[in-house]
Amino acid sequence: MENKRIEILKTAQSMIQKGGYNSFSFRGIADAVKIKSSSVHYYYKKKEDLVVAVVEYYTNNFMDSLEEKKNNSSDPNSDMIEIYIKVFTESFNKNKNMCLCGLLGSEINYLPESIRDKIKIFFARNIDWLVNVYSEKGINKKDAIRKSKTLLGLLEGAMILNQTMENDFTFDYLNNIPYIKSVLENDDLLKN
Amino acid sequence: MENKRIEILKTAQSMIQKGGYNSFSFRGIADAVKIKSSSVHYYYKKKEDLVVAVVEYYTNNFMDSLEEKKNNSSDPNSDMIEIYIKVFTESFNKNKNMCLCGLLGSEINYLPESIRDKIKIFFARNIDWLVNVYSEKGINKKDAIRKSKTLLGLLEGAMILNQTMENDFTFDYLNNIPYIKSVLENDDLLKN
DNA sequence: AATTATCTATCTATCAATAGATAATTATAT
DNA sequence: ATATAATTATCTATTGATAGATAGATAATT
Repeated sequence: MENKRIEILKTAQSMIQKGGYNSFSFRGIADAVKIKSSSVHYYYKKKEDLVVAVVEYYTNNFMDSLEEKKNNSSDPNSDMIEIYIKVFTESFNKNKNMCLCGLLGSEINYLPESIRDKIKIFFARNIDWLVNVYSEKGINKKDAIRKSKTLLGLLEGAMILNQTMENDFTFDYLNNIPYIKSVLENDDLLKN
Repeated sequence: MENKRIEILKTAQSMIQKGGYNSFSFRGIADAVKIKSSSVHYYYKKKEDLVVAVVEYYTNNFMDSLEEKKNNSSDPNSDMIEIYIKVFTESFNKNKNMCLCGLLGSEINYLPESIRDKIKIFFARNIDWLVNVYSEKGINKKDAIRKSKTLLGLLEGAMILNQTMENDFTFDYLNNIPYIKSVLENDDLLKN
């Protein structure tokens, strides 16, 4: 018996992660959390408001689990990049759900501005977090930004490929963390 | 004055590329191509059938432009990987539309199986094309597959980031072809 | 203690708009 | 005349959204 508002957010998040903004309805959520659709409107007046709240909720949870995994790491020398990749992949492996903001980002041109803004914040906060890690490794700002966005893009794209080609094992590189790390460790060798 | 069937396909493709499967309607397409919605049903009985046709149409056009660019290349030594990246980025830059199958792939768990199958085919044909290129470069099969899927994933993810962060110039690495190439040229240095 | 007022969470009932889809009909063209 | 292309008209289901009512809890006032 959970807080209804949170139940709604969780249900909406999972539904959006399957099919995007238009793949869920107030009634669908109402049925899932066992209230009437008008009661969902009581918590979130418009659909846009609900999705804004979902993206915020998702972003905060995501950043929280980054910090949590960082602090709970038994190995003091554990690599933060590895931790970052793990947060993505473990979440993906758990429920086979695409990253919420990766999905919504792909349909960004269709979404209301208030939602677009929240998705931008998700990506900006991720890049910030990664740039910070790379900077602490002594990498200069420009390179850190490049590496960060490459890693994030690689992960988002990998999830799309992975869930699409689920039966084709040759596509399963999302869980090969040493490989992904090596890509980013050598991405500047040939830069010009 | 074009073939109506093709007009419908083009319109549907562009609408799907903005917001996915649920972001367009028969009436929306009908208005755009100036016929009635029932006439769209004449060409494509169900929405599912229409989207299947759109993905096929998109895939064939994409593979055709790969071959075309390959043959029309003035420089006989031009790198096929560079050509591949260019086909993606030039298409993206032209109309700022996300890759159709990248978008639909992100909502794959929501789509009917017939559509899922066509999206898989798009990715499979892309991987095949790339594996072939890498193989001709003397790279072994296993590494060629790894490089191919990494490149494809990187590009799909890059498009999401790029269209989401459109105003943030620091995210614009999609057009840095030498950089993207360097990532894939060095991805196996640290493999273990 | 009793009353009044307010707030929260929910409901019923309903709206107009839009959705996908179909049948029957008409127009056009080879 | 037959096949193709398009129409009108309509159906049912679903959508997001709103208005109004109700029950219960809490707080403030008498």
